[in-house]
Amino acid sequence: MFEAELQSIGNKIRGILAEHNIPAPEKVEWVPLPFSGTWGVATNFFPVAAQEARGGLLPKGKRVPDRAAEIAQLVAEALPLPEGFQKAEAVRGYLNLYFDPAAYSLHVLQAAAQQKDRFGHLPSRGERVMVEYSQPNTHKAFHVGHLRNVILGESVCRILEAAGYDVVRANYIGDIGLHVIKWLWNYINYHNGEEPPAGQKIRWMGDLYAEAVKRLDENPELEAEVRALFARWDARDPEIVALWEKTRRWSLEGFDEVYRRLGVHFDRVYFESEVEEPGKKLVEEMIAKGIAVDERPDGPVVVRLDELLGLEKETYRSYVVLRSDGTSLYSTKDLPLAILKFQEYPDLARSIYVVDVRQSLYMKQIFKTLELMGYPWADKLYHLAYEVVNLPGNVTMSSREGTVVLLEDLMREAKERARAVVEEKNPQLDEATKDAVAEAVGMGAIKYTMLARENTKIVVFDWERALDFNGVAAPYIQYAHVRANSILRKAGVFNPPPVAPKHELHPTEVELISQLALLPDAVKRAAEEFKPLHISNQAYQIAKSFNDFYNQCPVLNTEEDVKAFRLSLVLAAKHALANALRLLAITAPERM
RNA sequence: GCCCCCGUAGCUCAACGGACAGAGCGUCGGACUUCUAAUCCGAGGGUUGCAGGUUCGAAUCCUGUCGGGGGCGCCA
Repeated sequence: MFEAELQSIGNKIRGILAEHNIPAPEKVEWVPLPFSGTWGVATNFFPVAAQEARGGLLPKGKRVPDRAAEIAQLVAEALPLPEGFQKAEAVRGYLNLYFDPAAYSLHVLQAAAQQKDRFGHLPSRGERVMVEYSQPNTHKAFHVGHLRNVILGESVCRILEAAGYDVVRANYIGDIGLHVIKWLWNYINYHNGEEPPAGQKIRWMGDLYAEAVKRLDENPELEAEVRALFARWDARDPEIVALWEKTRRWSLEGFDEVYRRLGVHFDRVYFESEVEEPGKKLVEEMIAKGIAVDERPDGPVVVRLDELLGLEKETYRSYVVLRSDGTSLYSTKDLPLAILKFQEYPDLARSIYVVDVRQSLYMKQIFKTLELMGYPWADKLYHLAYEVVNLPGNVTMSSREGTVVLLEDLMREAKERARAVVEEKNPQLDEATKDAVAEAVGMGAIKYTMLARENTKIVVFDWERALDFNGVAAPYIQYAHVRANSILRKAGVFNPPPVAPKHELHPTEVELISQLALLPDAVKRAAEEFKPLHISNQAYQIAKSFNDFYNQCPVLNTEEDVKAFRLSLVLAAKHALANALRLLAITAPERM
């Protein structure tokens, strides 16, 4: 808001400072006024005063804060009040500029009315980025730990789009590897011919995997059978390949259901199986180039990064790119995948990997290796790390151990609880609407708890907390949206035109408008830092302001002029709430 | 041994180096003949783990330290 005006005012301030032989800053920085119930922008003169002090320009005994207050006072008096502002005042070293309420509120309301479902968004940047996320393994469970990845990745994609990027959503599915071979071994020997029960695909696949691990743990001598099976896979034994294709499809169908329910889709789905052979070829090249060292048959193929870089201190260490028996590893496939991405999308400004923080070293190793191999885009790779989801008592969710909360169980429970609340709060809704509301509220609550938290903080999964619909949570924001919608519906106008207020604004109106105006900043920061947290915070602030406004300012039952203004304010709030929720991949219901 | 993350109210978490460190939950007390009370208002709650440093100014940056978690050659 008012970017150009603020820059012009900044220049005037620099002029005033120069006239008084006060060192002027390169650029005058503005922040929103921190006082609620009023609005405007502020800058301070502490750096200027400190600069004077360093230059020995301050009279002896004069302290920096006092001098800053003096300068602020001087500027406040000398500055001609620009168009669109109501007053300027100097307070303890700060210069506060208050927006003219009528002009400013009209400005915000017009922006919302014009931009609608793009309100809060930023102009196009003409840059393409890829975000790889989800990365589920077939033949394994899909649990709440994986949910954080999907939700975070999807939200980051939406935020980047809102910030003006062209986003390619990529998934990378682990459809081959030791875990798959173990599963197949268990299936062939103990479950041959069985099929997953309808609607239970993921659970059944996960159970069989946990069972396979248990069997092998109890009878380590059976590992030989698994290795033999891996060899048959490597030789592309048709029987094994056919079984792999069939069982893999069960998992993929299960994933599709999950993604549909989460509102997630992908533009490009990569499979580990499609980069396995290219990976093995690449390893041969790396050996030929001297990047990888072949210790076979007594050892694996390794990349000794610290050695290659001449680093004394342990930094990148070394990692294995191919097993001693020639079978592939995760790393065997990640290298060609990165290359393939840039072959398919040569114009990527960034290739982002949403991968949990425990793989930070591994990610650095992959990125560094690609740099050493001379790929010019290696510096565009970025690891977006997030912390894990644990169970109470610091228990890691593990498909191997079977210590997981399955996503389907969480979603079912969330919806059931939400459904019970709908029945209680709004029994007159029809069945279809109740169901839709339960879905939106239940899923929203789950997503919000995952997103309204620093990426670097561990989430401890707790049923009660994950499904708490009160306080700072998605339903609070959804409810504000519903209230806004309800007012517009009752008024019978869905696109009230923006108007300037003719009345003295109520403090809650002022606060709401201020919060609406902060949405673009939140989008900008969230995109720069890959942090949906900034959006969830702002969404909550807007909802809170709206609820305050709702409680204190009648809209329908008031004078015509006031009503016209408030209706357009309600519409702006509705757009802002819906847009913020959309960036979190949370549905904004029309009623609940 | 080397590296990364976390430490803020009883609990879960916010806070762009900037004005008085804020929310929710929980506790106690209030507000529905008025647009949906899944809401709102009030009270109470803090040596931002600790010690130094940088800065006009530090929860935020730096160093050290304590506590918790994680990673470090054939899992992904």
